[in-house]
Amino acid sequence: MATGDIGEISEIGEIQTSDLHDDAAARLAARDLRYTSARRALVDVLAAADRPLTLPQILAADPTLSQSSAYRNLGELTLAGVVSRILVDDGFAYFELAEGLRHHHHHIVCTTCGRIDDFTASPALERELHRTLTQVADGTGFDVADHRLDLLGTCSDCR
Amino acid sequence: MATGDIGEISEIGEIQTSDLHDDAAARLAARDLRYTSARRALVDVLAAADRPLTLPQILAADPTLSQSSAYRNLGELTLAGVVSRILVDDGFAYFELAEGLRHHHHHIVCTTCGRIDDFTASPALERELHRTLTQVADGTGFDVADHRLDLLGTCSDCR
DNA sequence: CTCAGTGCAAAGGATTTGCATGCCG
DNA sequence: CGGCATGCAAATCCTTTGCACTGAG
Repeated sequence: MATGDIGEISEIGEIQTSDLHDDAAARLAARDLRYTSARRALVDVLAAADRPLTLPQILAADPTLSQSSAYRNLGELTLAGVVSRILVDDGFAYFELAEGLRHHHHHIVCTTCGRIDDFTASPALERELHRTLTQVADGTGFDVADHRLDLLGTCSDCR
Repeated sequence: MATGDIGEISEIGEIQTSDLHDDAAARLAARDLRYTSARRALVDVLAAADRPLTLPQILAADPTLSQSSAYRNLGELTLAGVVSRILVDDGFAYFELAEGLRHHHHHIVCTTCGRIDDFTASPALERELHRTLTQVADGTGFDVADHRLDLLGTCSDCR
């Protein structure tokens, strides 16, 4: 890693916008993909949002984007580890910046309107979670790479 | 609850097949829905499986079922709280018996082939999980009804 | 009889893909 | 120049829906 001290940044837990783009570019470059303006625009939209977005929401936030390219680029960004795709039961895929480009968090999903908010779990829970992860990984033959913890309920608007 | 001692059974953590069907029928009846042979067949297929199934898998397990009715019935069964729908990133919805008709468990998902296995979390984790649930519910204005904890990784076949 | 349930076929809709063009390296 | 990237339009494919028929109560 000759380009700089990226490792230190993750310890701070907050990522500057410039570093965000540097990091995104690096993850793409690792797969021989370019960090084009369209892809940068996607990252900007997701970085500005405080919650995961559907493709229509992304297009609304930046109308210069085209649907098929946005889908295609979100796919590339997902493979490159810049973006994560989240599914809820409303027919849409939701997109957010991937782990490492954003602080670690979980989701609270409104099962009525599909709205997704972020929340942070207590250190105690994360600790217990991690213990379980490794435990289960040992027992199942699965190579556990990640976990997701969602709370399902009804948001204040839908109550 | 005049029909019997269902409450005691859940403490054992194992549900007898007859009680499963009784319970399913009761949950449907509460919504003025019949427990028809097609719906019973769906429950049988899901009860026999040790993992969530896609609709094609369900139809393969019982070829007498028709696709549209199966989808429609799984929808009714989901609304009635007999079945749960799970989404992973492979384009298919997965179905399993709902909480209460099955022991409490979580999922470990293979992000390569979509395969889903069940696993049980430690009491310590569940306790911590529950503490977080109520905590977050207080802080967000969400009415938290449920949680889902998935581990994501690669199964032994795809490694 | 009545009305929920069934199954075929057709529609729906988010996402993907073919293909010709544009543009960065 | 060469190949990735773009965007339009058409195709895909899981899922839902319209509709006429069947069967349980």
